[in-house]
Amino acid sequence: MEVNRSDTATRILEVSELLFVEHGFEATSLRMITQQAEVNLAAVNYHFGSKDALFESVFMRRFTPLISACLAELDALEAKGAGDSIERVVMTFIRPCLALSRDPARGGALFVRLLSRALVENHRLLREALSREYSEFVERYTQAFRRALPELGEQDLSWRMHFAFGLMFNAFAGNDVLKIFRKSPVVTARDPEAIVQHLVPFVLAGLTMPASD
Amino acid sequence: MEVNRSDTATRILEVSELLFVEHGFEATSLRMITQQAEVNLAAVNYHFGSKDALFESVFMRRFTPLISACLAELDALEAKGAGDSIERVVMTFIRPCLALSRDPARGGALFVRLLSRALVENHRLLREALSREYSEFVERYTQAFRRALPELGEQDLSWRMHFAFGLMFNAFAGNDVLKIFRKSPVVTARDPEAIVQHLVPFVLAGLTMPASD
DNA sequence: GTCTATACGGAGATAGAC
DNA sequence: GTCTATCTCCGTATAGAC
Repeated sequence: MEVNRSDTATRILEVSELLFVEHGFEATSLRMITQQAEVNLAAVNYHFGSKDALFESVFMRRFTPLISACLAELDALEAKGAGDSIERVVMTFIRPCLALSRDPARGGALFVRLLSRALVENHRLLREALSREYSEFVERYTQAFRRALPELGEQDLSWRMHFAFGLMFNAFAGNDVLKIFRKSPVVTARDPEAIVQHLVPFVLAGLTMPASD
Repeated sequence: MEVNRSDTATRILEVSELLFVEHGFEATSLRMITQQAEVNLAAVNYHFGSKDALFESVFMRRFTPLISACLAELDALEAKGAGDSIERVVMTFIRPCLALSRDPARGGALFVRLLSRALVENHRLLREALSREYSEFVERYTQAFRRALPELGEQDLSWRMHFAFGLMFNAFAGNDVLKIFRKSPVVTARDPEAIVQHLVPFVLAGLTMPASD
C-alpha cells in the first residue's frame, strides 16, 4: 500500500529534510542521513532511487500543499469578486508562504529558504518534476495578473511577473547579495514579516506602473 | 615576480573559467581541468590550494574590474553633478554589467551569469573574500542612493537597495523561477538588452515610490 | 518486499621523491 | 615546481540474508 510506507522511508525523509535545510544539498551526504536515521546506507537508493530523487521527494512533500494553498486563496478571492485587485492577488501568494515560514512543524522559515533556493538554483531533476506538475500554478497566476492589470500588453505582463516572482522567491530564500559585502546588515533580510512589509509595496510599484508597450 | 606566473597557473585559470561557465562549479572536476590544460592533477592544489580557492581566483579576475568600472562610472556621474538622478545612478551599475556581457573575450553573457549565480548562491569562500575587499562598493552605492533619494529614511533605503540589487543580480544571472513551470517562456530572460529595457523601469518604480517611514 | 554488507569508480586532497 | 602514488570520502550498484 502506498500510504503505509515503511518507517524506514519516512525516517529517511524527515532526517534528510532537516539536514538539507541545515547544510544544503551537496554538503549533505547519504552517509550522514542514513547514520542519523539509523538505517542502512543502501536504504536510500532502495526506497528513492538516488540522492537526487530523494531531494525531489523531500521538496514535493512541502511544495505541493504550498501551491495548493495559493491556488485555494486565489479561488476564494475570485469567488468573492475581488480578483481585480492586484494587491490581493499578490497576497494570495505571499500569505501561504508566510504561513509556512511560521510553522515550525514543517521546518519553518528555514524550509521556505530551501524551497526558494531550490527554485532559484534550478536543480536539474526538479525542473522536470515541476514543469510536469505545476504548469497550472503559472497559468492560473498569469490569468489572475492579466485580469488585475488589464491595461498591460502580453510582453509587459510577462516581464513584470518574471520580476515580481523572482523578487518574492528570492526574498523568501533569504538571499542578500548586499549583506555579503556589509559588516553589519541594516536589513534583517531573514525576518519574514519584515520582508513582506517592505517587499509587497516594492513589488506593487513595479507591477502597477504605466504600461510601456 | 607576480606578473610572470608560470604558464601552468595561467592555463589552469583559463581552462577552468571556460569549464565553470559551461558546466558549473560542482560538475567540473579537477581531473577535467587538468587534463584539458595539460597539467598534472596536483598542480591545482599546488598553485591555488583547493578547488574552492581556484574558483575564487577565477571569479575575482573578472569581478574586480567590473566593480572598478561601476565605481568609475559613479565617480564620473558625480563629477558632472548628476548624482541626484537615481536613474543615472542605477545605470552606472547596469552599464558595466551589460558591457561585460557583450565581451566574448571575457566569457560574455555566460560569465555574467556565473558571477551573478555565485553571488546569489553565496559560495562560502566567496563570502569572506568579498566582504574583505568589496565593502567599498556597497558603501559607495549606499551614499549614492541616499543622495539621489533624500526623502527616504535609512530603513526604507536599505530595503529598497536590497530588493533593487537582488533583482538586478538575479536578472543578470538569468534566473527565471517561472520558466521552469512554463512550456514556452514568453520572456527571453537571457537576452541582456531586453532584460535591461524592462528591468530598469521596474526597479526605478520600486525605488522612487513614496517613503513608508 | 525489505534490509544488510560490501564493492566499485570517481572525487578532492596530500606526502614525498625528483 | 612538478609528478606519482595514495588517502579518504562520495554516490551508486548488487548479491544475498531475512
